[in-house]
Amino acid sequence: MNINGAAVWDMDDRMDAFVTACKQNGLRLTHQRLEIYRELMAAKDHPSAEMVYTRVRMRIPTISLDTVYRTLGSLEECNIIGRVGASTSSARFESNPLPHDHFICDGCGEIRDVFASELNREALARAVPEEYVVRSSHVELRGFCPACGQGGGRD
Amino acid sequence: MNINGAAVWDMDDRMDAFVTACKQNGLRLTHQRLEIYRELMAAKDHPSAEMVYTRVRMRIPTISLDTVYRTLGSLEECNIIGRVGASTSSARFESNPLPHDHFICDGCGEIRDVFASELNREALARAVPEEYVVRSSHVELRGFCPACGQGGGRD
DNA sequence: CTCCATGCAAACTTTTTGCAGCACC
DNA sequence: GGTGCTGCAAAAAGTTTGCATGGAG
Repeated sequence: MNINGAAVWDMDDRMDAFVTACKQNGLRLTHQRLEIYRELMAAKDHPSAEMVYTRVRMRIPTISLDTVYRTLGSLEECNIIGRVGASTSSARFESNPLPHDHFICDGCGEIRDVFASELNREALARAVPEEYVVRSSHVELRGFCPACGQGGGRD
Repeated sequence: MNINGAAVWDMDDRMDAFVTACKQNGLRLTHQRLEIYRELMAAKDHPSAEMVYTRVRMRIPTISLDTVYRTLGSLEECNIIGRVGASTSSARFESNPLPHDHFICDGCGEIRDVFASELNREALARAVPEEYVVRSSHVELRGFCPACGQGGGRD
């Protein structure tokens, strides 16, 4: 049982789970790492590395931005934290300006247009509280294309 | 009627529509702009600015990368072309590593966790051909949060 | 002819990396 | 005490911007 086990925890329990998860992944429990995670856990706004840096610096004034980047990277790699959206290095363009969705192959990186929006629109609207106005939706599917197959891509 | 009018066109028709769309948006029909669009239209791989640059340079060896960036930016702004995923300047992190979805407010930029995945999984799988293996899905909803309201954000 | 778009270069932002010293295990 | 982590600095990658020239309308 790891950190992915439950939906809502109190902070202390989640810190305990974090410690366990770090140990399981061979990550040392440094002061910086603990504070970075604590700050991310307390944040409700999906902060950027820079935002985490600014906040953690209030507790550890000597921390450096590259440590924040490195730590967030390690934790993401171990699936202890997540990242909003895909981690695309550069912007990708397409001539089709109509709203549609994408399938991205984890093997070869191929991006394929798909049209899932219509299928989901009703369900999607129900996913947020009524007070929210949903204007558009974009679905990003990930998996393997026929060429890469189930085990084709290394991962 | 603009470029958004039909689903499948042949290249010449789409170029015609592109010319019309440019005129409607007050964009001049420069050699570079035409070739950039032609290349993006011919591409099936959702290329990056750099990729477009490399390809267009085969026809226009003197074109510069910043022109490609500027052109793609203009065309996107006029909704003549699209961009894969959100145009996020920096990576955003979250302590929740479980698969879930996001609602992003176009007014204030707030990112809110939502859980639409379960609702859509079956429909999503049907959105791609059978030979494709879907391993994960991420839905990005956009609209307005209660604070920003329908007309709260400018857009 | 006027003004937008281009090309060049340089700046800027975000993220990554090399290296020496320090801290965790 | 060994190894990974940190901090510093510098570099890399992606993108944007100022300015003078050139081409579209």
